[in-house]
Amino acid sequence: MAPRTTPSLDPIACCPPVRADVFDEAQTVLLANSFGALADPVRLRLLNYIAASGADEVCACDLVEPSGRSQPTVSHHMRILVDAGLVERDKRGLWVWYRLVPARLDALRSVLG
Amino acid sequence: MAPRTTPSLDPIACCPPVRADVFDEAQTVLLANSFGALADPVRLRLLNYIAASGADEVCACDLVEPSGRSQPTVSHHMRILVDAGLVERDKRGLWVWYRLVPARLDALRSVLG
DNA sequence: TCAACACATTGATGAGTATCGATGTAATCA
DNA sequence: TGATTACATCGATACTCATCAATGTGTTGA
Repeated sequence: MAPRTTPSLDPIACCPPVRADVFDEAQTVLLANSFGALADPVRLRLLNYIAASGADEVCACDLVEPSGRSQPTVSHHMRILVDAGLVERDKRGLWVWYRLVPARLDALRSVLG
Repeated sequence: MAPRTTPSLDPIACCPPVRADVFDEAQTVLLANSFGALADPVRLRLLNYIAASGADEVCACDLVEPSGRSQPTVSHHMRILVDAGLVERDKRGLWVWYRLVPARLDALRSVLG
């Protein structure tokens, strides 16, 4: 199985704006993957829920009910967000805590600029 | 078949930043669809190619070869970009011309802010 | 009216993905 | 050690999607 790491290319430094520069192939695939992580309503809701919580971190146990999906499905989606580098995962004791990676969101933002 | 129109919700006015406000269901689905249009390397390349061309418009006939895909596949991807509101389509004579919709890119950008 | 052209649509196929029940794993506590 | 808890993984299913050859559509020009 694929290791649960962020992509080997630096997702923050990799990509110039789509409207200005010419992408190389690696940049394009990496970016498509990143936007793919945002291309699901459940994942957008999860991101939005963490961001709007006001807290720096949100427990995984608090994501299942508002998402309206099963616990395995939420786990699946959070993994995709973590793999895309949009969210960080921190296990402490029995619980897993997630927090946004603002730099990654900023990087995607700048690609559209 | 679904009509080839932009979504009924105004994609520009619809969505507050993901990191600040709480999305409603319609916003979430619309945004996921928009990011989905960006979640393919071929479509990112097509967008990037139009933007980097320096011209305001690009002929569909000039998109097939650099994309490395067949003409029907390019037509398929351009349709997805048009449906997402990221690109406008203008048929003049035998040729079809595409141009970016900067306001739509800006809107998606602001969602990540 | 007809031939040629540019692009769209169809139809089929293979790959990817969202989903959940069942089960596995690891941490905590008694 | 054993029970409990929180989360991940597995396995299966249904669905979406990227792709292209073949064909359709509409426009131009002869």
